Amino acid sequence: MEGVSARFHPDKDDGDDNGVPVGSNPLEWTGNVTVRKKRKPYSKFQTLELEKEFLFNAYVSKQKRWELARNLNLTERQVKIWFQNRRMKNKKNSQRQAAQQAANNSGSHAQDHHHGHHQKH
Amino acid sequence: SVLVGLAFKKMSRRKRRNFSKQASEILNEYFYSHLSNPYPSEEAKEDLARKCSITVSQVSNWFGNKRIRYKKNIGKAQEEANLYASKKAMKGNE
DNA sequence: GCATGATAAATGAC
DNA sequence: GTCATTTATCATGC
Repeated sequence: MEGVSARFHPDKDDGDDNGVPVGSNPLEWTGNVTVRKKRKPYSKFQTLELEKEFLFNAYVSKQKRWELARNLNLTERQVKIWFQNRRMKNKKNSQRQAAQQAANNSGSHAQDHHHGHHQKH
Repeated sequence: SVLVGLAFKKMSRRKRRNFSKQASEILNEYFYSHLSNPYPSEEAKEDLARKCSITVSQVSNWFGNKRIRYKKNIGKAQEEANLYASKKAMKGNE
């Protein structure tokens, strides 16, 4: 049941203005609680299977989505959203790497860092 | 056409370092001086990030955490923080 | 022991 | 579809 309708738009009033003229609302943004499902972390198995599929292709077909949802006891909506969030995560990581490399090239360089983090599965 | 970010995945170590005292000061000042609409624009985020010596993502994280944690406290020591920054927020007036 | 920053599910705007 | 966000959870600092 996610048919609960609610809306909020933080008002893109940017810049530095904020006077909020006339009898404006004090803390309007605080009162806007959309009824949403409680965030429930996925199991290791669920995450691993999703990641495995993500390696093949970042975009999952309807058919695949249905299969994954069934095998992992998730809704198709959850699978869809998982891939969306995963693409965003991937993009963010890519940008972070690029930023760090750029910092190494035009920055004050020198010294390479050793992370030396070993990982065991 | 070109893909890059797809060969690594072992970086997830969630390390965390507290922001500098002055960085938190800057962020809090902005937050409480825009309490009616604590949603900085992308431009404002970049500006804050520059002043605080952090990334825009970190600024977004900070405001996200600040908003939700402020809501959960309305009617507490938050009021006191409100007063504190409200005064400082006053641009060169009087 | 909580405060705090970052990340993982989930929603909504566009 | 992307993407800013809300919310809970996680990991760490002190």
